[in-house]
Amino acid sequence: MDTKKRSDCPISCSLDVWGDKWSLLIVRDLMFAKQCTYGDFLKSDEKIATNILATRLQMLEENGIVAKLNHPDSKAKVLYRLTQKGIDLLPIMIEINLWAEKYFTLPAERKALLKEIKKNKEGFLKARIKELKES
Amino acid sequence: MDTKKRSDCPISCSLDVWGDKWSLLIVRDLMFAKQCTYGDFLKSDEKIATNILATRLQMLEENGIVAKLNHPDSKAKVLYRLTQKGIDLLPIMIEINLWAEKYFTLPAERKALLKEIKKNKEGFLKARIKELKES
DNA sequence: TAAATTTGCTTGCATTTTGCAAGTACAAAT
DNA sequence: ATTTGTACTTGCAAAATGCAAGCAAATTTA
Repeated sequence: MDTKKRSDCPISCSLDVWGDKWSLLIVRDLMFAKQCTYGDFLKSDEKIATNILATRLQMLEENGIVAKLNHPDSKAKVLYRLTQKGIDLLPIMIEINLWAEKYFTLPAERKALLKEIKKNKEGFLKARIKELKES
Repeated sequence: MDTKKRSDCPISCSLDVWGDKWSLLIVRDLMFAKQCTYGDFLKSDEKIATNILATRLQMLEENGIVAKLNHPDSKAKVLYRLTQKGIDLLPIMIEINLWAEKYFTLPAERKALLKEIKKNKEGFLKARIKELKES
């Protein structure tokens, strides 16, 4: 897949992996839901096209950000989860949320969550990481 | 320009503005250099194409992230700088660097900077914001 | 147990974005 | 007066995106 590296800059290398319009939305879904099926991603508000979703999931898996797991209930279903590398994107995600809060009008529920985050950023982070790691 | 919003999610809204492969590299250049000419951006390692650069700068300006200033020495030159909204992307940029440090091999100089950042994140942030604000 | 449905994709094709090379307009230097 | 520098624009080929339809295996329903 997209394997060429534009430079050695950490920002550039990171963008080469997840710097498109969709990857971080997939990661976001997994940070909220902890685990998602293929269909769950398709249901998100942004309405990602199914071929794009398949490509992105493959890319994120190749890059060790998400992992595919067997669904306990059915062989027809697949579970996607964040790896440690994916979970480590949480601080970036939080900062994006905080930036967006300053410059966009957010849904009330998200505002509430951000209030909680700002109250105790480190605490929130640690708690969320723990939850995402639990099997 | 790209003015449609995919959803009300802060992550999605943010990506709609600067979530492409190039915008954050432009912002990065301005965070390091404080101000850049059009030519300065073209000189960066990643070798952005000139038409893409023009489009991105316009987009970033329309979205209030960068501002165009007159160059003190010449009418032929233009200076680009970060606005407050652009400067506020610094925490995101720092977190991306910290993530990348964990998962990529970085150039030695960048590693040194990151060491400094980790020693005192808040202090670094404040100092850098102050520098970027100075005229 | 056969048929219908769910699930996770793949395929084909039109539209959009990107990337490269060349060109242009205005300012400044020679 | 001519050449050079600076900031773009334009044209076109290649790649990525987006939409709709198709498909195979697993599961549910009749």
